Amino acid sequence: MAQLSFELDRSSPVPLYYQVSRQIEAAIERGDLAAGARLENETGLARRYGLSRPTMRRAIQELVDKGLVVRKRGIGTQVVGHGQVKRQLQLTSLFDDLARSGQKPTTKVLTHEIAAADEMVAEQLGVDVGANVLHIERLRFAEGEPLALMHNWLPVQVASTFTVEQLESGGLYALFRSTGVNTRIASQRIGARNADAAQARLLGVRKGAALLTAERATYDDNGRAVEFGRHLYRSDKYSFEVMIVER
Amino acid sequence: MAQLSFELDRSSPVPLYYQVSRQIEAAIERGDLAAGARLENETGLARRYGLSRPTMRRAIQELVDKGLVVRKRGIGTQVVGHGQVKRQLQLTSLFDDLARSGQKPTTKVLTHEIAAADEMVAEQLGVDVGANVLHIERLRFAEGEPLALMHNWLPVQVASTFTVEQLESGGLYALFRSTGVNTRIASQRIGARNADAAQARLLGVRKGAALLTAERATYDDNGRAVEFGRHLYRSDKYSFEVMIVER
DNA sequence: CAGTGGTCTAGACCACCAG
DNA sequence: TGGTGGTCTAGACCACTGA
Repeated sequence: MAQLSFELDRSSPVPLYYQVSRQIEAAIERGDLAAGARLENETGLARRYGLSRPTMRRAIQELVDKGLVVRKRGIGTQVVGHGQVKRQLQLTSLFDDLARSGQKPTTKVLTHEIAAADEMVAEQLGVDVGANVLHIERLRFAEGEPLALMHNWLPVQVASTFTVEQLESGGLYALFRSTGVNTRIASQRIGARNADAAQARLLGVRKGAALLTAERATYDDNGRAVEFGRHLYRSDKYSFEVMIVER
Repeated sequence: MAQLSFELDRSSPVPLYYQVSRQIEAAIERGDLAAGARLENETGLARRYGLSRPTMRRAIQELVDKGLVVRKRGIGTQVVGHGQVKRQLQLTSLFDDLARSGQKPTTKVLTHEIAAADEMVAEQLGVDVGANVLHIERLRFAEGEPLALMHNWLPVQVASTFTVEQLESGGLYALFRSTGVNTRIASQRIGARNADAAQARLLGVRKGAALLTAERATYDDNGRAVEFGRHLYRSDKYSFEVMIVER
């Protein structure tokens, strides 16, 4: 346990449980806490950090939710033995993901129009059939190579000010943030299909190539749907990672 | 708020926060709490249920984690307006999923052998290269139609007693449970590929058809890897659903 | 300003597990 | 039997929101 730092900044706005959680997480990633290692018990850790047990518990719960440790009553807390560390899927756009991994994303807007919501879009966005929605179609490149063909429909109240220039200079989620829309929840269905001729041409693959598909609805902190999308990804350049932690 | 039942069984082993959470969830699913509706504040709900605020908070947090409600400081808690209710991905086998939706799954074991772990399997399972692992290959049917072709590698300590008969009569996760292995965490990578001739023949699709692929590692409550799998799914019959809730 | 959720404390009792 | 995590209580103070 000597590897943990036990340094807390009580004047910081960063919650104590989060500070502790990050310190233990760092120890695991450094290998100071090896796979299978047992953590000290909750009361002991709380005492060392000068925290109450509920706060310490919450710190450890963060690690449980991330799949880094497992807890068992009567036993203790152990570090999970991941072969390769995998990051949890997060609520960021493909653009942000690519930029963070240094892949220089660019975007070309193919369609940008106000359209009437059909039945599916209306249900997904929670608007009336025929209501005005912004329909956009974008082609996303990474390092100059086409990667994804993305269709989105957005309520005009949310997206009326979105311009082609804004959509080509960054990701949709960043645009949401800059206009005061706080995305909170996304629900996706992931599947596969063969590329038709038009899709193949745009994505630079042969006709019939296997594409990864995603249908996604996103909701903001008011619980309103702010975006519905149907996307196609080149399967040779993209895949989804999902971590499931039993409740 | 009159729609909630406020009935708790304090003698039940079911946690109070869980009882409350389920009652509110039921009210949302019945439509008694409509999309966009505001819940009563935490202290008020706690008083009505005769609970402390931390317990009430935990009940609501369950709903937040499920993507059913959103909370905002200074505002309150609101019901999310989902177009169609989507279930969180759970740690169950494909077999269980099919059985629960009444699709009469069956399994044919194509391969069942002890093999030496190659580098990839060894890393994923946390065993030495060349160590003995059980390698199985299964074809899964739903309603008599082929649906998935599944390759799995399992440490012999975990799976040495697994028979072909057991593997054909149920899912892998149920087999784990019955042998005292408690699965807790699964990490998956989901992609797509074109079916080759052999895969196409087994799955009953044409060569080149788009297949959904999944690579999955599963860990038990000791944090040990108990299974690594590479699976192929017919994309016309299967897709993954993922819900992401911002932390 | 009053009201909301976010964080934190200092206890308590319990179920479960290993020795 | 002693130690572990799981649950629950009754407070407290704070940051943020809207009117």
